[in-house]
Amino acid sequence: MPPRPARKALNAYHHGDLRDALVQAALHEVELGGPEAISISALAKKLGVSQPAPYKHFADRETLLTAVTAEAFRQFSAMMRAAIEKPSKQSKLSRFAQLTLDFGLRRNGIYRLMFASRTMACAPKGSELHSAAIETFDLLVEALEAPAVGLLRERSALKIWASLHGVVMLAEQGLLTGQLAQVSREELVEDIVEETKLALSVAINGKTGQ
Amino acid sequence: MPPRPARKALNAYHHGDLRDALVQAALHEVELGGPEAISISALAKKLGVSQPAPYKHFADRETLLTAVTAEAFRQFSAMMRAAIEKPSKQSKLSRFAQLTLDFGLRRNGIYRLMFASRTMACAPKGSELHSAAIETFDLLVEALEAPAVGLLRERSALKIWASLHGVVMLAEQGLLTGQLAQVSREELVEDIVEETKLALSVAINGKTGQ
DNA sequence: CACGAATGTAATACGATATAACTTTGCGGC
DNA sequence: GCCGCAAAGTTATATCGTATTACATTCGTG
Repeated sequence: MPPRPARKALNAYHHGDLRDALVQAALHEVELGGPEAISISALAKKLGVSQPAPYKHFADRETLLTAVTAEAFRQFSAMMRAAIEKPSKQSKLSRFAQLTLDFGLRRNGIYRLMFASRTMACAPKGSELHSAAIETFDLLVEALEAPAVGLLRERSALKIWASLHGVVMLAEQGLLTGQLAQVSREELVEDIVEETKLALSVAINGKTGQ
Repeated sequence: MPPRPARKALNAYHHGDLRDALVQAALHEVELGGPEAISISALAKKLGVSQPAPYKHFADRETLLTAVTAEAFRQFSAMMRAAIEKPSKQSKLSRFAQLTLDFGLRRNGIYRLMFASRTMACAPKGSELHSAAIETFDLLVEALEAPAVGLLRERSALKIWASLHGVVMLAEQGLLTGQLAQVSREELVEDIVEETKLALSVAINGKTGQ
């Protein structure tokens, strides 16, 4: 899909690029208040257009949410791609994992939109949204740099993504209590990364050790 | 907190136990459509009371959601408690894990309310809701039957819960694609359980093997 | 430069949240 | 027993967000 030409404001009557402005403004709202914080009329007011104007670009609130979610995935993917391609002494997997945790906590509203909303659960296979999500998963598989292929590799990726996902949620909900509260999130993530590598190594070699 | 006496319908004017009826009806709605499906006025209509009647029991929609979430945690805990106490040839951990996955997929709306909603993220420490969630986590720690104590045990519990959580979410969102689609969810869960045991055993003994 | 498509506006219907003012009933003290 | 207050309902109403309809303006292309 070729990106829409970013037309500039044409005059007082036409906004010029309302569609994109809506998505960006909505993303900003979601970051603070989560998916339920999006209000069509509030966005219209903020952008200085009439209340029904957004409906020229999105059939309803749901459709806007879908577009916002897809954009969130694109931004997330771009960030991850940059992170794993930049040379570093950390492993690609570590960087991916730490960045995911960081993103999940700092921009939790957006994270919830991407990984815990009904919007995603309803996205049909093959949709723009579903594809964007799959692409993100592929990035993780790539970051794994696993000495395995096929199912084994995908299983490892699944497990690490699932774990990261869970840590983000549990941390956000204040469920890291007891002695866990003493451990830094970074350490927990490294723990998960190491555990994944260990399990993979055992699965391949049948015993512990690199 | 002593459970409210379940007063019966007193007459035509007073419902008798509207508060509890609201929570139960709301739980039913959430099961189908997720947290956003709850509508005060729709619930009132369904229960045959006037639209503002619910506000005698809950200050606002948010407060109702909180109560519903707490009730969901209580039901979840009760289910888990029953499952891990019943003798079985499966390990307690396996039963806990499989039941969690099952619950997360079958009753996904409620699951999202419990583990992925803003309601939880906003629950202050020490609140009824937060306590109910902690209690559920404690059940998992108990189900672990780990030959470890303290931090190590809590870390294992965290990792397995996080993983389960992630699998539920990813599965629900149709992100188990590629070769992963061929693997049964039950198998993925067993995989996670085994991996957790392995890591724990390595952490304790410094090498592989039960 | 004319005309259709795209994109905006104003007016309006509708449904949900929430509050205010009033009514009915339960119940505890006398 | 009954009096009075608190609990739990009611109707009426304000406000807000979504969404549609009909109309206005501008873009861009033949």
